[in-house]
Amino acid sequence: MKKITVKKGQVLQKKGDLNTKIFQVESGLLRSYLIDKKGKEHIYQFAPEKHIIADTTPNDEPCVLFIDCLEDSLIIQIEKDFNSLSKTPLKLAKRLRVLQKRIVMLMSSAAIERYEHFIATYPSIIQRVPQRMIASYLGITPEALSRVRKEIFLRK
Amino acid sequence: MKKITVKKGQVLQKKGDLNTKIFQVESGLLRSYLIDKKGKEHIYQFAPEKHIIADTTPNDEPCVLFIDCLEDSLIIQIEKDFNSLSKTPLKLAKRLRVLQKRIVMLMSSAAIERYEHFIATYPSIIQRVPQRMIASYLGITPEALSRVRKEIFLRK
DNA sequence: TTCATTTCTTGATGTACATCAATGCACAGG
DNA sequence: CCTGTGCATTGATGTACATCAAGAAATGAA
Repeated sequence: MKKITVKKGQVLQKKGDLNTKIFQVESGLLRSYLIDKKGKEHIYQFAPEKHIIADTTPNDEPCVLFIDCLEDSLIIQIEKDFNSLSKTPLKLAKRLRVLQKRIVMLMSSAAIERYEHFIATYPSIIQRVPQRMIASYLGITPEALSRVRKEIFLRK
Repeated sequence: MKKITVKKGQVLQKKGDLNTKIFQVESGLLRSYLIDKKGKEHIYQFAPEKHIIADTTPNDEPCVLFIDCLEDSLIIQIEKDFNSLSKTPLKLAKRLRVLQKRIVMLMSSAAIERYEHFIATYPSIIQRVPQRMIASYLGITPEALSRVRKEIFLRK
């Protein structure tokens, strides 16, 4: 467990890495993402201050997510030993809740609702990342998000 | 923490319930699912022997998932006190991995790949539930799954 | 067995979102 | 200042999957 400062753009973890860490963000903003077989990027998670971000693949298997840094950040690196994890069950429980919500959204909502849920849940992140990344997080294209936003705007 | 026997079809948890439990399946088969605003059912999880199933909503908020019983089952009911949870960090870690995989699949794969991943991961469940439930788990309609299966069959 | 119910399949059509391509815009570096 | 590079928007078209409807096959109860 150690503190690290990382610069915007810096890569903390690449797909295929072994023995990946858990990162706790003190300040700044990280993200994890995957690349599908068409070469398309899908953001799995944004992690602003106080959030944790990690790939849950076991240490001896190649991980599937990339993690990089969207703003200069200060982070704490924690070994992905799930015993040390048991010291922070609250954080874990919160992560589980976020994942459940995410799956519920992906399965049962149209793009526009997923976006509305996102802005309600992470209002601050909207100003901090380009729209194309939010689209990627939502599982849609930047064009689709642009049209969703237009529709919301017209509705008012 | 107590043992219960439940009959096929029995409902263990309804959307909106408070203070929901964690269920550990000793034998049989449970599932959790959600109903979207069009009234459509989406299976969130299958839980055969040795698996745990729960809604991760905090105890004082209405839960979002239904849980019911697909085969006569013997289950252990555990209080959703996340401290007691910390005694089973391995199970938790496994759940996190499953959820990550699920999201990765939903975001980056076409229906046919999601199905192939499902049969590779849960070969035994295929024989135990109707196809329409597998479709629901995959986030597609039964018709779409039927066509996916046809295509896989023709490819051989 | 028969009948009812549920499940699976197939076809025709609809739709949300993707893809592709072009244009406009802002900002950073020369 | 100009110029490149990344981002957002818009339009035209494509496609994966949904929806609707009908029939066939399997399942289960009497």
